[in-house]
Amino acid sequence: MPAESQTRPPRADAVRNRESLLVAAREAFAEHGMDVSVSEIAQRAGIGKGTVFRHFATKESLTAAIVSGRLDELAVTGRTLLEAADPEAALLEFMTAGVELHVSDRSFCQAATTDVRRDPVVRAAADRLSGVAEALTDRARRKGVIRGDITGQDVIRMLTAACQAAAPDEDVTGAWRRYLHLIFDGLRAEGARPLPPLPPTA
Amino acid sequence: MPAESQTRPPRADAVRNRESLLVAAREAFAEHGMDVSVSEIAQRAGIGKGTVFRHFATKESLTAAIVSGRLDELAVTGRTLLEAADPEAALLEFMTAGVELHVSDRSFCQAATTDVRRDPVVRAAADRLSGVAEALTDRARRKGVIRGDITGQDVIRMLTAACQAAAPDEDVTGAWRRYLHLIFDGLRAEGARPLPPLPPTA
DNA sequence: ACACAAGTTGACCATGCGGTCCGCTTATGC
DNA sequence: GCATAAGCGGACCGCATGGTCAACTTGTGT
Repeated sequence: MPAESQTRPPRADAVRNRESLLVAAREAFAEHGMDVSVSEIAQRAGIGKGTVFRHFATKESLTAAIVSGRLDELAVTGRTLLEAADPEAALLEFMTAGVELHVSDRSFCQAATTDVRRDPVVRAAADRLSGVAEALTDRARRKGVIRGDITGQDVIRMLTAACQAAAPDEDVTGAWRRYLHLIFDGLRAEGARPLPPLPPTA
Repeated sequence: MPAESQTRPPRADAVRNRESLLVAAREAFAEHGMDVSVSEIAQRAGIGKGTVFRHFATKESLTAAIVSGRLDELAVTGRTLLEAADPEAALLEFMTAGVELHVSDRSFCQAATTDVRRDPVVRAAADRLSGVAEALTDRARRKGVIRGDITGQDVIRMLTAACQAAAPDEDVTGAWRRYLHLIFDGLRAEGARPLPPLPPTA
């Protein structure tokens, strides 16, 4: 059998542990931000600290895995939204989902300020997401409802902007909807004013 | 002399040291974010670590002092902008100054995500700033150039939003101007759509 | 049933942090 | 000048963290 896999498949309990670890990490990060200790995550997952480092050589790579996972989640919902009938509504819904993600996950807000984004894994996920955003924007733009000088990158940026405005503090009241709408209005074609062009390097 | 100050005035060198400390802290925070060590700041200021803690009992209070200082800077420029002829331009310029502040200071971006904002000193400065923003917004709104349902709080929020969008990474190219304009367009009266109301608690 | 490798674990280590303390220096008032 | 207390500094402490390791457990193929 020439096409045989060289390495044995991972043990069953290892797979289980990995899963609990990922779940625990996702929860812990969401609740307390990216600076929860590895020990705490391990405890939460019901496994030893050593096991964590067996699955992820470093804490950085763990966080990278979680963050990139979140990005991919959003990319997936974005991709399904590409099938939606109304491009404008779809774009708004996409952005809404993005902000919701940020609001429900403290670590995700911090991620924007941190070096995690340098990580190749995260970079890749971000690029995938960018592609989806670009497609969604394209559709809306083609329909003329969105100003012509807006890129997918812009949409992503404005999305993170909206959730920043959403007051990451005790405000669970959903004030972010207000700001998202405000920003979304700025994206609309009607009443648009010319935008300063992006500097050459970008 | 009944109105005499109870405590002796601080020593001259103490004043000097305090000043270097503040300058060093401001620079260090701006460059490396809020997690620079106290020792590093002390070294940078050319004083001992103990001296830092003499002036500020805790690191938290140091950061609070710096952050509130920055907020006050912005409040000052805002106040002078109140005298400007064109309310719209004034508002835009105010927001521009705010974003510029964020972009030039890594710690300031992080501050939005952290607990520093709970600190009473910071709270007070933020309130002062809020007042100025409210006044500036009022003027612009009264002239009808800004949509009617916008508050000063909104302006502040959108300001921090803009600088979040400004890609706090290596991007020194000033792409944030683009996003600020985009957001500012969303604040304009023309083409505005009704905003979802703020939840009751806010 | 067995042997063995894959996997687990928690004690352990090095490091870096915020914060303390006490002996020393120095500005200040007379 | 001198006495005095305000100010200074850096060795030091306790603590938490990311990461390692060697002894032990357990799933798996035969």
